[in-house]
Amino acid sequence: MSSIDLPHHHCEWNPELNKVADIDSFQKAADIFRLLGDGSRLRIFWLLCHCEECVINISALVNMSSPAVSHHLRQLKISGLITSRRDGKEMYYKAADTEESKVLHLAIEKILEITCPG
Amino acid sequence: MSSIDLPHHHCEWNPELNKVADIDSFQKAADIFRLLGDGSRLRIFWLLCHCEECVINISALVNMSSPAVSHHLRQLKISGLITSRRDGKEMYYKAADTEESKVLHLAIEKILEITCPG
DNA sequence: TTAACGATTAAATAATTGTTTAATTGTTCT
DNA sequence: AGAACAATTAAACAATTATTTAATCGTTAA
Repeated sequence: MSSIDLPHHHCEWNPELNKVADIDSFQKAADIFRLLGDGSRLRIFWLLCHCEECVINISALVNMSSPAVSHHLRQLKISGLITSRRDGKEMYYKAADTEESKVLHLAIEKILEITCPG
Repeated sequence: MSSIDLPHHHCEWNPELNKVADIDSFQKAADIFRLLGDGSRLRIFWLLCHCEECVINISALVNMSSPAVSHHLRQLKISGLITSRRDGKEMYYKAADTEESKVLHLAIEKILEITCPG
């Protein structure tokens, strides 16, 4: 990785920071955070970090239509943040048991505490 | 906070989860995560977690126009994630020294490691 | 094999958002 | 004061995205 040439020079440049040029890596990370950037989807994911629920119940809990919820679940599923299983007529969703999912859950809890104390 | 009535009953309901109905709290948190949901803005914030830089340098580093960078900086500033100071003609930006900012920085580093190992 | 229920898909709409271009503001130096 | 540089703002455009409505698919039970 070659060093970046800057118009101005205020301080010594840390070569570690050259990875800011690695657009793809940051885009992948941004795609994950984008999922949490919608209030409805954040509530759904947070909920599924705490329990396994079927679509109808999720819809009732977040007060949204089934198609809307399904749409959000699809995105969370594709990204690997949640998993699903069928039991009879119902599809049950829950947070995936992955590092990624845990990191985000922790971050959500902390941000909720900071921005909405009490 | 009253309990939520669910269409289906698969398991005992944890009353802690009733706060999923608190739309405002989650919206505030989502507004924070939304800022990290754009690749350009994520790179800018990550950069400012590691160093203090002026707009021209930030523009050069993320390979974007000054107005575009300024636009992103504004959003990050309004949300309290970054701070700025003027020194002569230049405006210097860096990550704010807050819990919120640190939590997000940590989450970013972890997600980057998980999604882009090596 | 229907009828009923749960879930998903598709098309359409509405709203949000990122980027560009051009103009403007603020600061420094001659 | 004027010129040069840094940064922001405004308007316009392009692109993405969330939600709704209606239709479809899958499963279960009568």
